[in-house]
Amino acid sequence: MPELPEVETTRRRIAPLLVGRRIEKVETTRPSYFFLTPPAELRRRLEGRRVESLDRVGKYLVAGLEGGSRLLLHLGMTGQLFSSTATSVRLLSATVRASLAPEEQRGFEPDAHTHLQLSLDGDGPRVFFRDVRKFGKVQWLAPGERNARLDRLGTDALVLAGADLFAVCHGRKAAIKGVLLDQSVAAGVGNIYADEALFVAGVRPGRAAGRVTRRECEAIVEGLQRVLLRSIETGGSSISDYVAPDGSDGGYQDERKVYGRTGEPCLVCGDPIKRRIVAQRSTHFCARCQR
DNA sequence: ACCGCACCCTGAGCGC
DNA sequence: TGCGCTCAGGGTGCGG
Repeated sequence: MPELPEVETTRRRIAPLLVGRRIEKVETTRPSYFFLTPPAELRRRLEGRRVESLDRVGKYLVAGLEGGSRLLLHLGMTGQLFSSTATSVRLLSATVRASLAPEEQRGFEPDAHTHLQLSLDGDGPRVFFRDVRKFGKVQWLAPGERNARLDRLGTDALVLAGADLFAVCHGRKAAIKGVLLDQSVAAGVGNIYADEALFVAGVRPGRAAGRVTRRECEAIVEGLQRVLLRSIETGGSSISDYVAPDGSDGGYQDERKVYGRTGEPCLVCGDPIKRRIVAQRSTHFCARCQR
């Protein structure tokens, strides 16, 4: 699931293919929940425009276009933004994978889940946006147009201060994990890194936010930023669907301490990692190391 | 103001 | 073999 490190890795590696290029052709799938801007309008708005910049805002990618308009992209749960030259088994369904010999699994062909195909000027590859579950989003914004989704976002998780988290937690009965997942508090945090940060800080995910001390909030933010930065260094986590724009896997899944390690020994104390639902999300923690 | 929950979507995995 | 069920969860919006 793409969170801040996966989105940042995607941004860094797809930017060279997009920035400075003119979008010559846009191909889409049929109108759906995925398209906040209808496909026909999207094609009309994008074709002929040059991409001037690509920024990350929380888990959103924002492409600045010639003339001041913007293209908003969100990878949702299963979104994949990649080069047309990328190959990865993660870009194929299990059925398709099984029907192909390994040597045939090269050269991605756009399928029914490839909702956006951008052809650019120059001789570079095309850029594909594929999303099986369509929780991802694409939206075109007119010059100067405000966007509620972006406006709602809080401080980027990489620059959040412990004191700010502590202030937000005051008096709240909801689980601390839920507060971390709230994009209006710390933009970019998702399920994996919330669990990892709380483990590093030694705080139980289900504890009421109002009962987390200032010192613990500082430890959570410090741990969160260490984990996020390390994940960016290793190219993000490839657990189910995430692939980098060149088709390569990330490396952080090998450094996880708790997420998805249910029943395996805690790397600090050896007790089995527990799994509970907290804040409506699957949550992993060590009951001995986290209080 | 805050909180829990339903919903959007599809594929994998599992039990029968 | 195949059907039906459950689960995965980012984000939005609603009701209490």
